[in-house]
Amino acid sequence: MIPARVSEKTIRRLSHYARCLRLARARGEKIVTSQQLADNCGISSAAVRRDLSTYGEFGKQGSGYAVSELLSTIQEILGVNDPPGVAVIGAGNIGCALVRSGLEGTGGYRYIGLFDNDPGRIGGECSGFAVRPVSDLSELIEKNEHLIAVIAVSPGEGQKALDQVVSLGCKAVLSFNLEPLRAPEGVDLRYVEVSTELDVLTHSMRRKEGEER
Amino acid sequence: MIPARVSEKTIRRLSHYARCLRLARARGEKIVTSQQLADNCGISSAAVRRDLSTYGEFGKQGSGYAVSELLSTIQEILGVNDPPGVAVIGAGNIGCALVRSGLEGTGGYRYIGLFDNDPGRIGGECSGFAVRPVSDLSELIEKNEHLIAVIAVSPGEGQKALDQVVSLGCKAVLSFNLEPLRAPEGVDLRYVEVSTELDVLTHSMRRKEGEER
DNA sequence: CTAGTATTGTGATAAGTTGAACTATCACAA
DNA sequence: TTGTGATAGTTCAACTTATCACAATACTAG
Repeated sequence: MIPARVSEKTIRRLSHYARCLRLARARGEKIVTSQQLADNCGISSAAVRRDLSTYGEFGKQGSGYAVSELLSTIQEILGVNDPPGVAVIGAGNIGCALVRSGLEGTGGYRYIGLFDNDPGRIGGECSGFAVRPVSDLSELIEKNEHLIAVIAVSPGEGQKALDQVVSLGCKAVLSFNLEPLRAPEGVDLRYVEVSTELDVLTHSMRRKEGEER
Repeated sequence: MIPARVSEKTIRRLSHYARCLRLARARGEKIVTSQQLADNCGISSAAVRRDLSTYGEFGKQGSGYAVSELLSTIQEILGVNDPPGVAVIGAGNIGCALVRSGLEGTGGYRYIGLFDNDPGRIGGECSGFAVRPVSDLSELIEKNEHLIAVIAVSPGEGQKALDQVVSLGCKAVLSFNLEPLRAPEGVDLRYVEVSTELDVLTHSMRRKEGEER
């Protein structure tokens, strides 16, 4: 039932479907079609069906997919029915804003702590989270073996923060820092790249300008 | 010299190369090889060479690429030598944090304003930017014909904000909001999806756990 | 019960991406 | 000047991903 390997793109789309399904459930909808999911995600209905049929046959021909059933199936596939905790490293602008914004609508993730190495920040507080030294993460990693570290530290400090959380046993990292980081084998590292998104948007705009002539 | 169409993946990689080149330049390096760029970006050196050779021949065989020359070429390709201004819609946690963090290291982007529709927030201030009503964007769009709107408004308000900036003439939008948005043809819409990144990381962790057995 | 309609799941196909190997060119030193 | 090592640029095949079209199936109305 679970195929050997699925591309990251497919996983991302499953995450999008899950998000749409949560919204549909909140609106009280019981059934959703591949076409509706496709419209919401900006892709074709065939792509949606292909993604879902990779894992089994969840739909009913003629009507569609049962919202809550499909949602829990997708969450099962993603492994997010019991989501890992999220620790924020860096109690600066972005780190605090993330903690304050919370993780509602993400499907169960929750912040489990806010950490920093700056003595001037440790002991502070943000949205109910005390700012603790990064070394305190070790306790949390012992308790919640699996957690995700979100790195949002000062420019240039990213590698140091990454090395530290890795040495404490963290295996999954999401970096908001701009600099390219190096993680050892076995550690999953992803980036939120505002800079690159801006570049892609700019490139697209410039191309359109050129075409107009 | 400029090929008809280049995939978004290639553009993203060019953006990464540009970032690495800025760092190399800051370190005083004059020459960089495809292998070095590849190591920094986590891809193969052949991929780097193919990406660059798509647009011309910039390297010197036997030595490598001239850092500053390659950087300005890539910036030219991306169209970011004179980058568009960036307007932030939503003076909440994320919006203010973005403005406070600034855009250093991104290669010249700059924030040109902070906007909100909540009367309780308008008139406030954040890191030197007055919080202005979103309708004020129209002046800025007249002056800077091209700008990028970053949407970071309250959950559920994303579509309204998008519709408004589009009606004011904005053609490029980066949304931090979770909900799927609809943009008319001709408007470029991208997302920063923390939720999806967390899902991808979680899925990857769960798969590794499974493999261990 | 039957005909018609809507929707899924999938085989076939097209398009795109990546990887590896090869060739051409350059720098440097003897 | 010439030989050697290093690195860019190119080509082709394998692999991956996306798209299309259609058969199979279920629902619905009369």
